[in-house]
Amino acid sequence: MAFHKKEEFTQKEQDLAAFAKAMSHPARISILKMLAQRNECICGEIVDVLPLAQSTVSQHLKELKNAGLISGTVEGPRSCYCINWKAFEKFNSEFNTLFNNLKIKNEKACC
Amino acid sequence: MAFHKKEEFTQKEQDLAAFAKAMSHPARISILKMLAQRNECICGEIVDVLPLAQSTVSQHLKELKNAGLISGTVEGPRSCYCINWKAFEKFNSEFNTLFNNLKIKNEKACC
DNA sequence: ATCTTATATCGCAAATATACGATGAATATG
DNA sequence: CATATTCATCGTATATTTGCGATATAAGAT
Repeated sequence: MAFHKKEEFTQKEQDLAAFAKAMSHPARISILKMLAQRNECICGEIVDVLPLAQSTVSQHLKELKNAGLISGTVEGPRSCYCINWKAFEKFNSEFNTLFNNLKIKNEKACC
Repeated sequence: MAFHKKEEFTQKEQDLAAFAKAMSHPARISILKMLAQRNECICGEIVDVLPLAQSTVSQHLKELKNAGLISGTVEGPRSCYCINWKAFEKFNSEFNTLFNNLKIKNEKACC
């Protein structure tokens, strides 16, 4: 009974939360950073850089892919990933709508 | 052995991840939205709006406070919360540095 | 002083996340 | 064909998160 009440919130709230969740681990931030910098797709170089086992990195990549933040294709025996910029655009616009627009009006804090 | 390897990443990566984590639940997004819209501090109105028990809401508020996204003060028997805009500014600038600046250069996707 | 109201905290149960090693699948390379 | 390489997935252990009810706390009202 009564766990996982996420579906009781609006779709936008859930989407924003899902995006944030995908970024809620330093390893995944680090992966995104690498992909953003190199543009060209990368595979197991990520494993070499991160202080994590290969299987763990693979799991993080899967989560990012499921959340839609990256896309990946198989290239023979290796896998190639890159950032899905559209998802970042969407997040940015929703984030700004929610917070940054309001910020301008309500700069004065109360507590 | 070998859980919680978060401290092996850079401080910026950890900070960004911590901010994202604070926003990684629709209830907390919803709370932040309310606080952003009303500017003026709010207390247990949040409990009335959210589909969650009072103790659960209190816990979410505590997490947001610990992450530095909101600040709260006790006002007699009630508590008053509001958004910490500075934290959002910091997140926004780090997020943009990491992703949006690079986006302009590397619009062409590879996979 | 007692009662009410508003909120925080504690203790618990269930779900989810994090991490690893082992194994599997698929393609190269010898 | 046998073997190595690259990566995904499975199984498992532990940690963390989410949620609730019960209880504690603290100020205001009666």
